[in-house]
Formats: sequence, C-alpha cells, structure tokens
Amino acid sequence: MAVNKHQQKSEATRRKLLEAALRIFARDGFEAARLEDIAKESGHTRGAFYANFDTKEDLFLALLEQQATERLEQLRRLLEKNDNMAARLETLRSFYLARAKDRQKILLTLEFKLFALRHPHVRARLVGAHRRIRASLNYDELKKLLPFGPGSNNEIDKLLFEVVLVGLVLEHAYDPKRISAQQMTKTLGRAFDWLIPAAHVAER
Amino acid sequence: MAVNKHQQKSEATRRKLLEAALRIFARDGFEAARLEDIAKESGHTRGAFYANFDTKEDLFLALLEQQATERLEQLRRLLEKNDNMAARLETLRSFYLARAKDRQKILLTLEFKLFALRHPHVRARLVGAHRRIRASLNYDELKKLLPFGPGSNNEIDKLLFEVVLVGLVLEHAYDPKRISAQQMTKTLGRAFDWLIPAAHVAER
Amino acid sequence: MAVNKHQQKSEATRRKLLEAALRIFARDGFEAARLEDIAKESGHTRGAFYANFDTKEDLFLALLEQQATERLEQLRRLLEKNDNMAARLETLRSFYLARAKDRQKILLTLEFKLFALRHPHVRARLVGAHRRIRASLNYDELKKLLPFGPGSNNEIDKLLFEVVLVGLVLEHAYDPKRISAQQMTKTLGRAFDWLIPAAHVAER
Amino acid sequence: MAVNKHQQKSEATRRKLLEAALRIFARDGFEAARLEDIAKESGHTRGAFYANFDTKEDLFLALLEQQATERLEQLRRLLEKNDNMAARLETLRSFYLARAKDRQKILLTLEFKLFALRHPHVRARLVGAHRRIRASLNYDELKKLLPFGPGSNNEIDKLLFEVVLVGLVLEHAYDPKRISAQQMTKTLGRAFDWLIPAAHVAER
DNA sequence: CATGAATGAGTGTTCATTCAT
DNA sequence: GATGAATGAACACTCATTCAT
Repeated sequence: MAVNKHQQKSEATRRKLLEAALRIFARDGFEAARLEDIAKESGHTRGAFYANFDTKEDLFLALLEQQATERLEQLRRLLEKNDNMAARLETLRSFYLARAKDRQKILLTLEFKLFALRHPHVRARLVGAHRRIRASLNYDELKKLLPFGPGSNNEIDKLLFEVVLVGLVLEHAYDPKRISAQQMTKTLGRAFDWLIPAAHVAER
Repeated sequence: MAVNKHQQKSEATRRKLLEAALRIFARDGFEAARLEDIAKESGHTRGAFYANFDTKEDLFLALLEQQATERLEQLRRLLEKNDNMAARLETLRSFYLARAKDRQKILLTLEFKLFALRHPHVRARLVGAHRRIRASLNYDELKKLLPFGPGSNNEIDKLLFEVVLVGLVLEHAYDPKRISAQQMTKTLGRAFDWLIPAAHVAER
Repeated sequence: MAVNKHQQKSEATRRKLLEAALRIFARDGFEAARLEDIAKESGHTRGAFYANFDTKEDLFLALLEQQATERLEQLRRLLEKNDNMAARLETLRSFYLARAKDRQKILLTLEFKLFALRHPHVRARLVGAHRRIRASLNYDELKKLLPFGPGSNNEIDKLLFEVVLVGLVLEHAYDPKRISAQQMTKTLGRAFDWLIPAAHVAER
Repeated sequence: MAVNKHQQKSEATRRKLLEAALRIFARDGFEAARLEDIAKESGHTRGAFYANFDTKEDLFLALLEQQATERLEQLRRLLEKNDNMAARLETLRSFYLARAKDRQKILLTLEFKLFALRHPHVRARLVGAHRRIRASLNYDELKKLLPFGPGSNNEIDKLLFEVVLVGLVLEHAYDPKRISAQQMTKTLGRAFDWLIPAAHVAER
C-alpha cells in the first residue's frame, strides 16, 4: 500500500509541473505559453512534461480540474467550521474578497473559459471534469450550507459574483490607476452585499 | 482622379481587413488568429494586409481604436437626440443592454485587455490611442450629458457596467444553459438599475 | 531627330536608377539589395523601375555594362592624350591607383563576378555585353596604345592588377587597421611596378 | 554513458551541418543559401539545425571560426615538421599553392569578408573569434617559425598573398578560359616568389 | 521516469513582380 | 512613363511532439 519512492518522485514532478503551468499560463495565456517555459519553471525538462501529460491541452485541463477542486475543497473546509448561516455567509464574503488577491488564478479561470469557448471539442471533457469534481467533493452537501437553492436567480447571482470578481481583477491588473487594490476590495464588498439579500446577512 | 481611385480602393481594402479581423480575432483570439485567415476572410491576400498594416499587432491596435471610436460616436449620437437627463439615461440603458447582442465586439474588448496586460510595450500605444479618441470625440462634452462626475465612485461604477457586461456575455457564450440570452438581458438591467441611483432615473 | 521631352525624362529616370543601383548594390550586395531601396534612392518608385527594366537581374546587368563601358571610355580618353608609351604607362598607373578610391565600383565588380559565377544562365548575357562593349569602344585600338600583346602572360598580369586592386580595396573596407588607405595606394604601386617590366617604364 | 551517446550524436550532427554549410554557402552565398538546402545536404531537417545553432548567421560564424582554426592548425602541423627556415618556407609555398585547389573554402573566405563588411554588428564577434583562435593555437609561436616580423611590410605582404589567391581562384571559377588551373598555380608561385625576399628562400 | 536531440508542420514577414489607374 | 496597391511565392524561425537513450 505504501507509496514507493518512484511514485512519490513522479507525483512531486507532476505537482511541480502544475504549479509552473499555473504561473506560465496565467502570465502568457494558453496559446503563447511555451511548454519549454513551463518545464524550465518547474525545474524539469520537456521530457518530464511528456512523462506526465499527453499534450499541452491535457496539462491545461488537469490544471483547471486541480484549481476547481482545490477552491471548492478550501471553501467547504472553511464553511464547515461555522454552525450558523450568518457566520457562513460572512465566511463566504471573506473568501470571495480574498480571492481578488490571487491574480494568477483569477486570470487562469478567464483563460479556461476563453479556451473552452473556442475549442468546442474540449467542452465534453470539461463537463466530465466538473461532474467528477462535484461528485468527489459532495458539492450538493456544500450547497446546503448556503442559502442558494437551485431555484430563484441564485445561480445567476453566483455567476455575477464570479463575473465581477474576474472583471475587476483583470481591470486592476490592466490599469491599477483606474481601480486600485483597495477600491477593488471595496467594490467586491458592495457587489456581494447587493447580491446577498440583507435579510440573510442578519447581524452585519 | 487617379489618386482618388487608388485611395478609395485602398480605403475599402483596409475596411474589409478590419471587418475580417474583428471576426477572426473574436473567434480565435489574438495569438491563434492566422493572418492567412484574416486575409481570406477579407477577400484579399496576406500581401494586401501588409500593404495596409505593419504587423499583426498593428492591425489589432487599429481595430481597437476603430471599435472604441465607433462605440463612443454612436453613443454620443444617440444621447444628443435627448434633451433631458431621464431620457438620456434611458437611452444609455438601452444602449448598454443592446451591446450584449454583439458578442464579437464584446469578446474583442476582452482580448484587447488581456493583450495589453501581457504586452507592456503596447500600453504606451494604447494610452496614445485613447487620448486621441477622447480628443477627437469631445469626450468631455459627452460626459456632461450624463450624471457621471469625475468625483464619487461613478468611474468605478462605469467599470462595473463594463465588467458585468463582458463577463455575462462570455459566460453566455461559454454555456448558454447556465445563462440564456433573456436572463442575460434581464441581469444587465438589474445591474444597471443597481448602479444608477434611483433618483436619477426618475419616472421609471 | 531631336529627342523629345518624354524621352529625355525617361532617360533621366533611367540614369538616376542606375546611379541609385550602384550605391545600393555596392552597399548591400545583389541578393540583399531591395528594389524598394533602389527606387527610393533614385527619387522614384518601384513603378519607375519596372518602366525601365524588366527584372532586378536586368538592372544589375545594365549596371555592369554601363560601368564597364564608362571605365574603358574614360581610360581611352586619358590614354589618347599621351603620344608616347612612357607617358601612357604613367597615365595607366595613375588611373589604376586612383581606382582604389572608388570603393563602390570596386565592390560592385566583385559582386558582378560572384553573381555570374553563381548564375550560369547569366554568363551568355555577360559575354554578349562584353563583346558589345569591346566593339563599341574599339578595344583593339585601345590595346595598341599599351605594351600588352595578346601573347606572353600580359593577360594574366592584367588579371593580377585587377585582383590585387579589388582584394586590397575589400580588405581596407573590411579592416582599415590592417591596411590603411595610404598603405593600399603604396601597395598598388608596388604591384604595378612589379608587373610592368621596368624596361617599359623607361624614364621612371 | 547515455549522455555520451547523446553528445556524440549531437556532435556528429553539428559536424555534418557545418560540412553542408560549407558547400551551400560557397555555392550560393550567404543571402541566397537556404537553410532548407543546408539541412537537406547534411542529411537532417531544419529542426536539427536549430537544435545546434541559433540563427543562419550563427552557423555562418561558426563555420568561419572552424575554417580559420582548421587552416591554422594544419599549417602549424606542417611547419613543425621542418627544422630550418628554408624548408619551412618551401612548406609554406606548397601550402599556399595547394589552397588554390579548394575553391569552396576560398570562396567562403570572400563571403565572410563581404558579410562582415556589410554587417557591422558582426565585427565584434569576428574580433572575438579571431582572438580565441589565435590564443588556442599559439599563433605567436607559429609566427616565430616564419620570417614574418610584426614590423616591415610583411603584414601587408601576407595580405597580398591572400588577396591574389582569392582573386585568382574567383577568376578561374568565373572564367576558366581566362586563367586555367595551371596558369593559376604558376601565377601564385610568381606572386609568392615576388613577395618573399629571395634571400630567405636561400637554396631555391 | 526523465533527458534532450531531432522532427516537421505551421506562421509571420519580406519582397520581386503585376496591374489597374 | 509612372504610381502604388495587391499578389503570392519564398523563407527564417518557432514549438508541440516524438523517440532513442
């Protein structure tokens, strides 16, 4: 059962490649990102890449899956620490605002979306990936922790959250003079409070 | 006369190239867009492209400038038809909602921003381009037609407009099941009404 | 019979193109020389070029012919001023040494030779050109003015003249520190005096 | 071991590319030489070229360095076999005359010079290359073997050697009727004997 | 598993040449 | 004759991918 040295080593290489890929894809975009750069950034060679992934696209999708999984896991961990809805909403709010600090990951989600939009053959894989993630993370359980039901326009609101977050982070990266980090955080808070009916955020 | 014919022809070619570029850049993104495709889409050859632009990047920036100019011109034309603030706001609202229908142009603005973000040497050109546009269109005059002053957080609000618009259009393009065209329009309206203080939109 | 305005204009254009071609071909070499640059240097456009020449190669050969003709004409004019062999040899010597100053033309002869060497289909044209030149200039008459007979190794000596001249000019252009202009002139004199049997240069 | 195999293979590829480059550059000149042709001639693909050199110019300069090194090495090896000056001069003479047979390499040196003359940014590299070569080959030691001091006009004489050699080879290649191989050899001998003071060539 | 040399298709760009004016 | 927009073939160089080690 014990994982042997070989497997450990391999797993470490894979992780380092994914970390490098996050940085390079976020920095250069999918098309402009060079496997060479990713390999170098990971401290390995292109050969190591091909030992762990089939194609550039494969790496990209593996990264998407990893990122989505990590984020959901992290959020669930945080939410489960709270035993009432108000606390959980506050946690969600903080989580949301804090995400703005991770420009790389935000830009990456944008890259993912553009990529999927432009490569229809990838959508099937994305659907599969999302299904896998939701299953493995008990997504439905997660949803019960928050006041978002499948009905109403809550799904749309979640989209708005995402859209505002990604948009502002992009804008701030593009022109920090137009919107500073502080203004960004403040604006995200405004958007959150607009979207979450006051009643739910009782105490605040 | 002869010169005019030449100029006319040239101008027509340039226009066709820009139209083609809009389609191809929006479809494939800057990096993946092939000059060959743009030329073919325009009904010309790559040579015609190089007679009108210096590089792929040049074409891209010319397109950016053209799009920004056209949009501002169009908006100003519409606003000047109204003689009171309420009517102008209603016009702005319609204009805003209607923009969601032009997926190509919306995706292109996203492409522009990502490109500038990743190519610092382009920013200077963009600043110059924007300055030129604002000057040629009497941008300051335009601003007087709407209740957006340089103070307050109106500038941030305009950003939010843009960000929500682009984000929702992208999302709808990516997964129409998550947000339909109708929902998108409705949501854009909600965002508009949230951001424009009720007082200003008097009668509605 | 009088040449009309049109023809004059045309002839002037052709001349300017040839002058420009001399500079550009000498500067860049045949392959790297751009018709665009030659046209600009001549104060015209590529269109003017194509009105006067068929191809780039054509211009090159026209230039070769012009240069060869001019040089022989000039030499003959100079020699005919002298009525004795010693004076003529001295004239030849000066002429030879002076040629070193015209780097452009020297480098061009090198370019001609390399071109002909590498483009066998051009040789026929070159032979024709040379025949034309010799005929038009009474080359045989010219030869009688100098102590070079068809026999002996005089033909080889003339080659050596040429070879030393071209070689030193090239070397001086390449690295003036290795051989200065003064050294070059002096060395050309040495070579001349070596090749022309002392007896012929009687008085000097 | 594995690494050695890699290195060996790599070295062999590089050598084959240089050999091919010698042929193609000599045949077509730098500008007209196509990487495709060089690759094919070497038995590899363009990719192999780019695995070994950065640019076409790089290959050209590597070739220059290799040729210069090889020639000096070869000459030194020959000279060191002789223990007196007269024998060494005879060796030098033979070496010089023999070089005329290698048209490719001679034409290449011409190509090098023209290239450097026309591409100032290359000179620094050439200077560096020559310094490296002289250092690695104990050039100063080599000079002691021959009666060429840094003073006198011996440096100029060496230049004349070179210039006559290159010039005659070019001329013979261009028009073998004007100067046959035999005449070329004879003329080179004449030039050598002219330039090397009789005193030095004692017995001959 | 990892290396890195080699492959080869792909693409931006150049430039001699053509042609409508 | 001269212009200059357009053509299209050519080519240097890039880079994802393969494969022998």
